[in-house]
Amino acid sequence: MSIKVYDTLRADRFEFEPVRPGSVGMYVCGMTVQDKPHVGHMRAAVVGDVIRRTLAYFGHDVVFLNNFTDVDDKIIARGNQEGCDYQVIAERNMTAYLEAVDKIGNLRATHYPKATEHIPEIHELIERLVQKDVAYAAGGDVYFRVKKFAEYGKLSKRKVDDLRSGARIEPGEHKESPLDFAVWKGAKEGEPYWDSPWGKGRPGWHIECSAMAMKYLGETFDFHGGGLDLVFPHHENEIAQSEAATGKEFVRNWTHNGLVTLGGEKMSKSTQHFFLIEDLFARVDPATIRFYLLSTHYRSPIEFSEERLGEAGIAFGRLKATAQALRDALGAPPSREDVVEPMDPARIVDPELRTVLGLFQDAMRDDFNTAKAQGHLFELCRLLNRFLAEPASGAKDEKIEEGARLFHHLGDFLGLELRELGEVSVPDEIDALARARVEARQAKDWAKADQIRDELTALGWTVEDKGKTGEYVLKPKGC
RNA sequence: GGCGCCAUAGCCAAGUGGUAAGGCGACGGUCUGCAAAACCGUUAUUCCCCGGUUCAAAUCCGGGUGGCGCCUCCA
Repeated sequence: MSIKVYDTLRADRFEFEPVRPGSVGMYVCGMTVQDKPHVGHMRAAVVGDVIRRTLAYFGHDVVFLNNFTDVDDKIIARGNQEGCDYQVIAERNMTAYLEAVDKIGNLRATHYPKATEHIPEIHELIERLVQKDVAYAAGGDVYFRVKKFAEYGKLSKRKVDDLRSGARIEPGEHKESPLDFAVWKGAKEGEPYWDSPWGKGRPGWHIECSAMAMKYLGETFDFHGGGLDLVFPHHENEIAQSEAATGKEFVRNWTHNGLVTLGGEKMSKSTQHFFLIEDLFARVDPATIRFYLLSTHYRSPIEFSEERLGEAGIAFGRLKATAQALRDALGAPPSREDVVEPMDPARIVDPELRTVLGLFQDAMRDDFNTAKAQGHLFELCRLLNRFLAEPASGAKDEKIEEGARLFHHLGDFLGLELRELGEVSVPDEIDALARARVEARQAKDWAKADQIRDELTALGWTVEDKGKTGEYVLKPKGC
């Protein structure tokens, strides 16, 4: 089953071919843990997760890395500010990230490598660069010599001459050229450090990703992802370091996700313009956030606002309502599968269901088009609701069972939680009102029944009657 | 200033040469005591503007206009 993937470097889509048959290596830049994760970090994580799931679904064995840059200037500064070790800051934020990633429904990565745990690999890589004379020690630092890498700028489509005009050497740096970047930073007084052949210091920002990716995935691997804002300089520099050291292509496919915006402007921690994920989780169901993040193609920007989130909640509620209706008809579904076994459309009996599965798979194989795939999920939703409303028959039962399997299969594919629906606990006084309304209805006291319904509405509850049976369903507002 | 991306109905959003998915909203219908939910139907003769290529363009090319991103740390 072919998968088409857009590659930032080649600026086009290509049919995916693994670098090494049998195993696919994937690396997604996680965060520099100076702060708690925000929605932008979640989007990159969710996009990476869905790409990984899609590759696995279509038969690839994926090794998925999501790194932490757990030492850098800002983490150290934050530690000083709070009067604690930088590691305390890093540890706290890594924990927050992993908790968030779990809540939003991502599968755990194969590894979450940390820069501080790969100092020997980093040294080794720097050593190779120094030996090839593409890196040089200066004033306790080690810098990458950009002019030695002829292809510098190929990822971000920039010319070295254009870059040079804006670049500057900051005070305290010892670069030969403004474009050179640090692969090792000498420690100043009071800063954490590791010993190295070039003196005490810590890794530069970009080197850890090159060293860790190569350690676990080899010198050339399949996918490297992250936010679009990492293209320059981070990923450009990774290419330069890695390819200068190995003489080989570093990454086959660069998959960059579009940025999350707030009021049309990029969400960013440097401008204090962001939603902290923990604040968002406190008021919006994480599954709804995942659903929303997947409703736009991963390479497009996505706007976060109360209005958008509210709409996503309603739309996702439609899916959940169908899940609930299926549960009512068939009982609780089996628990979700992390490793989703592909379903063969040819083995689906009902032609309409078969079409949905085929189209959904096509959408996912076409550069991970989750927005389109979700559209097909809604079509399935409509089909199922229609089946559910048909008069009882053996044929109906078979269609519903087959459709329910498909529904959960597709939900699992996207990582949407539709199997375990949160139980809505109805307060006793609310249920008492609802029961009183049933009595009024049975007595055909419509005025009283409507008055009670108004009261419930005022209390934030919607009551839905189920035909003439006297049964009802209570739903809290916004659900 | 340089480089890149984007512009589709009231809103969100798919669409990469063959005659506009899906969601929200609105309106009409079925169901209901009335609603809600669900289902059925309607809601873009047209895809920012102007040219061009083509039998055929939202999709390709050129030129505008508007927005965003990167060029410094950023998912």
